[in-house]
Amino acid sequence: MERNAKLAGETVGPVETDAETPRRRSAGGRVKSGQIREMLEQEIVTGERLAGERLDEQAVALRFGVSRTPVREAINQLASAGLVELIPNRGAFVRETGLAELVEMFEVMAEMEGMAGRLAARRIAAPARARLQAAHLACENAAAREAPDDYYYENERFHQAIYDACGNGFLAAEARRLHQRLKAFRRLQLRVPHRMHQSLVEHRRIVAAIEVGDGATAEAELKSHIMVQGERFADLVASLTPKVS
Amino acid sequence: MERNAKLAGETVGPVETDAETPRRRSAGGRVKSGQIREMLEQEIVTGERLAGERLDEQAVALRFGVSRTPVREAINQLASAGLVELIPNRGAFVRETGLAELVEMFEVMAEMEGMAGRLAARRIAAPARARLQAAHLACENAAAREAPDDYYYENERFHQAIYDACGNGFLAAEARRLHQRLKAFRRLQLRVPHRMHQSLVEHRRIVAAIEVGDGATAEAELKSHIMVQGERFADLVASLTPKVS
DNA sequence: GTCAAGGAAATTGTATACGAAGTTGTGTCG
DNA sequence: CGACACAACTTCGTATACAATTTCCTTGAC
Repeated sequence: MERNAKLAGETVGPVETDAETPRRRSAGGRVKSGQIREMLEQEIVTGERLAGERLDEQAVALRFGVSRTPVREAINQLASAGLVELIPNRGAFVRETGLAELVEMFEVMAEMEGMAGRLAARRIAAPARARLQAAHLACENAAAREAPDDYYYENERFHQAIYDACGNGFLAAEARRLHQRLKAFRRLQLRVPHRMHQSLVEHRRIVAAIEVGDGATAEAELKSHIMVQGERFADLVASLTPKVS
Repeated sequence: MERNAKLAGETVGPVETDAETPRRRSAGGRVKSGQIREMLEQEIVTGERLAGERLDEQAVALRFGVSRTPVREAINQLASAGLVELIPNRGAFVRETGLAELVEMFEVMAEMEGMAGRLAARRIAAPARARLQAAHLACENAAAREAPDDYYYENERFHQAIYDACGNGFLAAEARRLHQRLKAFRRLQLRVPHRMHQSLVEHRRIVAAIEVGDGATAEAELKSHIMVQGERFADLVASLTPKVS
């Protein structure tokens, strides 16, 4: 675990610890509220918790071996993230993130990524450009090694680099938020065949457009890049769950 | 709970929090956590709470006559809304929404509104079209009456109508979130002269573009409409606060 | 037999208490 | 005189207890 986050510097963005948590509940260390949130989030997005199900606070608290207080905090965070609906004096109910809403979220994500790319093409500075090139090179290497897991990780860094390069800290933060929320769903997408190489081709076009300062092309390429992901994911979900509400 | 319309009459300044009589549990209504969040939010955006100031939980709890628990919930919500920064085992510090960040937020807002307009021009259905026309007519009437307060309120409804018409519920929710966050700042803008009539002219162009299904024009007009607001606001703030951090 | 009213059970929301982690001040040693 | 260490205070994070509100079941009346 991270010893401390010394918050060096004035970067205002929340430091998201997106560690792939090995789920160790009641194994020595005490679970923290963040871990509870993450586990509940996983259970919801994987469909382990059915839509409309009520999240009983003390039941969850009992399961994790903690009191109701951290469970409440975790549920509140899930509510503000939009994964559960909070009805006063009634309880927390898991919201079904149906296929339609997922497509909507990808549509918005595409717009924001496109905006970030457009701005980055105009505003990118030398350090950010170096980071973007480095991240892209890492993607190339991962693809050459036929390592989808590595590519997944480096792809994250690639998009983060674009967010950083756009020169709009608020946009970068919002894009990270949405990215984080879609991440759980996108994880299912790893198994789509040939997606990695196709993604890499799109990355090359994006980098090229940013390099020459062509904002319009960067925007269009990034929009398409994200929307394709959304469509692929929609196909995957539709094939997995034949019954759709 | 959104019933109370506190947006109409008041100017920005007076938020009677320090003069708040400590109405303890015997007198009238108990303050709820949502109210605490709202009051703290007001204090922060009005600048009553200086940037970097620490929000002491038990001090706030004492002021509102409640315990630390609802205060914690309120602060957590503010943190997820981005108004305060939460440092583990250190406390909650109010984040300064400096002029630069406000411009960034308006830039994102413009993009989202433009997207909503573009989608609305293609997807708008009859009921939403009727609501949009009604909201626009109300704006026209308010402007004809030279009633800026009424125009402010009807303008809210106008933009809400566009969000509703875009056919993307997630985008509508996100746009509302941003709109809500910028609302407090936008209120300062009422006193800018001639802004109301200029805004109305832009509204007419937006409605016309949506009516004929011209998504590109609707997007461009809405982007410009919001960015102008952001620039006007930046001018206003810059003129009010000559010293910039 | 059905509907309504009232009470009991359950659950959320809030209050208070306690442990943990951090910061600061002071004392001592180099 | 300066630096390091220890202790005490402060404050967050969590646990437990209580109050308020809702829901469901039972009972009584029509």
